[in-house]
Amino acid sequence: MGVNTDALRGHMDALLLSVLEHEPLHGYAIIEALQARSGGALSVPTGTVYPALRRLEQAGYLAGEWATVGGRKRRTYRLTAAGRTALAGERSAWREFAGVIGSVLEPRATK
Amino acid sequence: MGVNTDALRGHMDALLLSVLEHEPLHGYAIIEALQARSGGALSVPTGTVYPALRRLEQAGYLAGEWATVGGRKRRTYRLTAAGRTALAGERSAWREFAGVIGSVLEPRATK
DNA sequence: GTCTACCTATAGGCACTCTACATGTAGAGA
DNA sequence: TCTCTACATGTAGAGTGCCTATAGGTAGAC
Repeated sequence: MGVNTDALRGHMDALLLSVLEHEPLHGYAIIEALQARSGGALSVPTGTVYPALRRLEQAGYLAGEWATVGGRKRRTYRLTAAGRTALAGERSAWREFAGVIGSVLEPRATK
Repeated sequence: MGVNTDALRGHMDALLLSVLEHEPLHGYAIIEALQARSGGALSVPTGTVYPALRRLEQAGYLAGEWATVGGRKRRTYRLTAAGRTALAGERSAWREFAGVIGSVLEPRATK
């Protein structure tokens, strides 16, 4: 149980954008959301998430904003318009990717 | 059209083992087989395949043997018993991986 | 006063794929 | 004969991006 997160290389952006689709979240909450949505299989370390969020922000896909809640500082991210477009692209890229790998790994018996 | 092969990171072993499941092949033929099985979407460069084959051989999953066909030298690889076990593991790992990513990217509307 | 949960962040390492290059045979066609 | 394409293997060096480990800090419970 638990996905080898090294295999996530190249798909992390899709996951992060996806989890922010319907509501802005801060980094810590994003990690929890990923874990919840995956049924506990995804434990993405903070050292992966925080740099990735900054990268996506610099790319213009996310907008971050500092907030203080209960004395704790949070950086909350929301999807930009460009981020929504990117998410759509990531989704279709994932579908193609999964189809291709699947067709190689488990080819139809029709040979 | 055509998968970004950089996203293959971590899945290449599965692809190579899978394509060798039913018949031994040499490197060049493996590349062609991958392309054929994927409907042309996968163009894996030689600089990726040859080192990967050696890595898998060293890991004990493949056994390589030199042959000369029509004056050309080929190194033909076949799956070992350990390779078959590894392939089974790669397959189930892929299914879990695809399921997890899918569940995050396109969660059921039941919320 | 210590422990756990909450929260963000950087440094350095490392695995794996990429691009580009290097080398060579065989056969078709001009 | 020369050249081009397909066949065939391989290395060097770069780059990406995820990892582990470490760091720092607040709030609340016990």
